[in-house]
Amino acid sequence: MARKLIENPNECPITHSMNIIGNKWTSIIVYMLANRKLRFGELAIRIDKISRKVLANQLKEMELRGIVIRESYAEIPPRVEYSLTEKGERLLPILNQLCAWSKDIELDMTAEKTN
Amino acid sequence: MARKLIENPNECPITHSMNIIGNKWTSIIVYMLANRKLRFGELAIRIDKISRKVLANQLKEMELRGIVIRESYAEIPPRVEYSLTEKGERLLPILNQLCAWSKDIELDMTAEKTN
DNA sequence: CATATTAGTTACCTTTTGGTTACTACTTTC
DNA sequence: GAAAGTAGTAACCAAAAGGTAACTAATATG
Repeated sequence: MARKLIENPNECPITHSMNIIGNKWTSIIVYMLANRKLRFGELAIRIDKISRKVLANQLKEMELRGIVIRESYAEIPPRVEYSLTEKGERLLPILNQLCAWSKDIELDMTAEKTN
Repeated sequence: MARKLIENPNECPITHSMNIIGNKWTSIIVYMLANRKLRFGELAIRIDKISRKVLANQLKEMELRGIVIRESYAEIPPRVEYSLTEKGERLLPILNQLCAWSKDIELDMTAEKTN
C-alpha cells in the first residue's frame, strides 16, 4: 500500500526533476495555488477531472517535497488549506516558460504514436 | 498497436507541456543531444538503461513534435543520426532551470509515498 | 434521530508506460 | 559460406499511474 519514496541523491538532476513534476497533476496543482490558499475540496472542484484519491496523494507528496504547505484546522466539518511554499512559488516562472515554449510547437498532431 | 496522438489545441498549456516532456526519457534525450549529433546506437549506449524500443518510440514522437531531426543515410550497415531542432535547443535553458530548482529541494527523502 | 458537511481512505480495476527477447534486412569481411 | 554490424520492429509482459465507488469520523442543524 505505501510505497517508499527513496530517492537517490546522485541521481541525474533531470531525472530527479521529472520525478517531481513529470506527472499528470503536480504542475497543475502548483498553478492552481499560485497566489492563493485553497481548501482540499476547492482544489478538487477547480482541477477538472482529478480524482480525490490522486489529489490527496499528490498533495501529500508535494508536502513532503516542500512544495506545498498543508494547514489543518480542528473544526467540524474539517478545514484543510493548501498553499505554495517559497519553493513552490519558484517553480511558477519555470512552468510559464515551459508553457510558452510548448505553445509554439505548431504541428500536425493527427500523426501516430506507437509507444 | 498504434495509438493516435491527437492533441486538443485548447488543452491547458501546462498539460500540453507535460504531455511532451513529462515522461521518463524525453528530456534526457534532449540533454544528450545538446550541441551534438548522435547515432541511434550511441544514444542507446549513453542513456543508461533505456530500452531500444522505447528509445525508438521516443525519438519518433520527438521528431513529430519538431524537437529532433532524424537523418538517415543509405549505407550498409545503416546510419541514422539525430540532432536537436531549434525548438529542441530552446528547451535546454528551461530544463537547466528545472534542474537548478530541483536541486535545492533538500529533504528527508526516506519518507513515504502512497500513490 | 436523521441529514448535511469535509477531508480524506480503502479496495478494486483500467490504462498507460516501459522493459525483454527474438527477429529482420543488407552488405562487408573473414 | 558464416559472422559482424546497424537500426530498428513485433509479440509479449510487468509495473506504475490513475480512476471509481463506497465508506469513515465528528459535530451542527432541523
